[in-house]
Amino acid sequence: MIHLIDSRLHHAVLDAFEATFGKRPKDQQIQIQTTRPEFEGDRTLVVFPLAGMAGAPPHVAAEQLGQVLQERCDWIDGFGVVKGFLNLSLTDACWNEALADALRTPHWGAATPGSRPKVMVEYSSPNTNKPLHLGHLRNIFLGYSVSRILKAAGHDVVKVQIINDRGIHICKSMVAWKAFGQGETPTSTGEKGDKLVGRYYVAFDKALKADIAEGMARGLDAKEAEAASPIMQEAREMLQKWENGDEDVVALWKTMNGWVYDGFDETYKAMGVDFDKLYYESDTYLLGKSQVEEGLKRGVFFQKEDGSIWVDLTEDGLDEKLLLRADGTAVYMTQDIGTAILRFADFDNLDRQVYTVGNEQEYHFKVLFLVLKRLGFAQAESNHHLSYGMVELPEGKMKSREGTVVDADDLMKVMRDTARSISNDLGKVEGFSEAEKDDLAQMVGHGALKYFLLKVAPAKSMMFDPKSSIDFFGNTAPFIQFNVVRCKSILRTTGTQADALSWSEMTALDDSERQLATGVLSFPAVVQEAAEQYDPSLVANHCYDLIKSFSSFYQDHPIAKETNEDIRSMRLALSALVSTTVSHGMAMLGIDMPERM
RNA sequence: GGCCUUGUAGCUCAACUGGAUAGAGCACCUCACUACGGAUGAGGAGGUUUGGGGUUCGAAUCCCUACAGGGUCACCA
Repeated sequence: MIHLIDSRLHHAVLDAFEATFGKRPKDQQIQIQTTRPEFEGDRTLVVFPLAGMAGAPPHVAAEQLGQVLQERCDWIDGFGVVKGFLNLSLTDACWNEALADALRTPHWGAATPGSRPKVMVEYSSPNTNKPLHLGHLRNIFLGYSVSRILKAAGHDVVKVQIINDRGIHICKSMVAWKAFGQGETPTSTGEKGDKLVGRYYVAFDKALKADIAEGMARGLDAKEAEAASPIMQEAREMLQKWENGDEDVVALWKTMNGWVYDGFDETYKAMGVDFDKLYYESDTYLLGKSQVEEGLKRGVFFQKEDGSIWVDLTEDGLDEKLLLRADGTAVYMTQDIGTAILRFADFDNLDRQVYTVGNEQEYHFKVLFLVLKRLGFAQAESNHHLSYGMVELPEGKMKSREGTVVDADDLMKVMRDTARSISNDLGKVEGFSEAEKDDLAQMVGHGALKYFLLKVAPAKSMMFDPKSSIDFFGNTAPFIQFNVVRCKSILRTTGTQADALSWSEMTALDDSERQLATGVLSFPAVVQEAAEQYDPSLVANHCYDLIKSFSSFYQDHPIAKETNEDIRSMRLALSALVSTTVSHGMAMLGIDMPERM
């Protein structure tokens, strides 16, 4: 779908068909696509779906339609028929008009803000017992990017995160810190808070393993040995104290979580992402409990003899699912019910919530949405689980206990350092201040990383080979950035004001110029599609295709040096459009474009 | 075992949701070259789209089936 032209063409085809064959096709039957380069023409109408209604073989109907369209539309100056494909050539005036319109449009690619309903996007959902890793990076970049795409598509967007700050796993690092920490703090060690706490989580695991080994040596099986482990018992006791509001435990919990939040903030800042509002499970699980009990009273849920509360989803093809334990304590689902309801209460007119969570939780979200619906939240129908595949390493899944995690901070640093040394080697940063070099290394290095993670369709699991995955050449952010910089450089040196450019309507566009125009003009439709599919990879790949065309165009088309004034203006306009289109697209991926590199 | 999901060039990914001769990048081999910024461009080679059936004007895409990976079916989160 290219802006202005295709909608115009769509209607022209409907009218021409009706005039020729006496019937009006449905919108669905009109398929317009870009003409393949090996054929003459710009836009192609696929006539096969219309042949039946026309009562003629596809190539005959195509021929007739072509004739009529050419007669009726002064902006179509030729056509060709290949089998059931009608290839239409558009006039230069038609292209120039569409380009001029795009040039006048502010925020090219974005729909009117607020023209679509308000949506909430959740991403990140970290635990407060360990640092962020590569999997979180995919999650966070994906959620952040989707929120920007939704915004560009005209939605109001609220970005939130849920923080998993309670439960036995949190107590583990607290117990270990008390046992082995000797009062260490991030200030005393100079360590990032999340890293410090994570270290004690690992220490707990190590101590637990030792206890289990010792227990098994006494003849217990693995489960019994874990139950008998002294350090495990401590953790359980601490959880009980926490739930009972024990002052010391709560104080320690606040302190250690505070360290982690400081660490996370640093990482989020480096990533270039932010949130509008934070939710904590410690704040929402009680609401979840009361909602479940309420649901039980209303007969939506049922209770077993032991007192546990369940929902029966067999009608929906699922199983019975536990919502509250017999002892009245909350499970994962309880919390999520509470969180969801709280959010609907916090933001009235919220059309839906989008949860960016790994695909291993698909079943969980199916259940959650059904439960919400039964509780009477109609919005839950349009809720969406933005599910994404695992990031796999060559040696398999990441496992924190086996030390095969790729740490988020470390990876970002490697990316910055690599970008920096490449810039240095190429002699690109002479005359840059240290601060400018840092900025550039961050834009390029982090850009490469974000692009790498976002160019793959979310549903797919992806391979990350630390040794060779991340590249700075080819289909990468640095390649895109480089070409945008080149583009900007031309506009800068010519002093071009894009909105002041004018050239003749009759200026002829050659094949590569039309290709650029097509890429620019189809961008708004790509953004809409990406929003509907929650898929940033569509935007990423579109930006790459467009900039690649530009790079090729640049090679053998003079722009600033062109002597024909009309052609020069048209090429400058195209360059400006490519530059802003790609910059907008990349911004939707959270990737910045430098001025020089 | 039930359900979900994936399988495309040596590797990492596309393919406008059923359209024309399945496209890119990396790696490999040619060629262009003091370029309006070479972090470049042009070309070559590389495919029975996991196998087998089916649906139709037309299938990587839809259906059936077999095979292979991943996930899930927790009073973990």
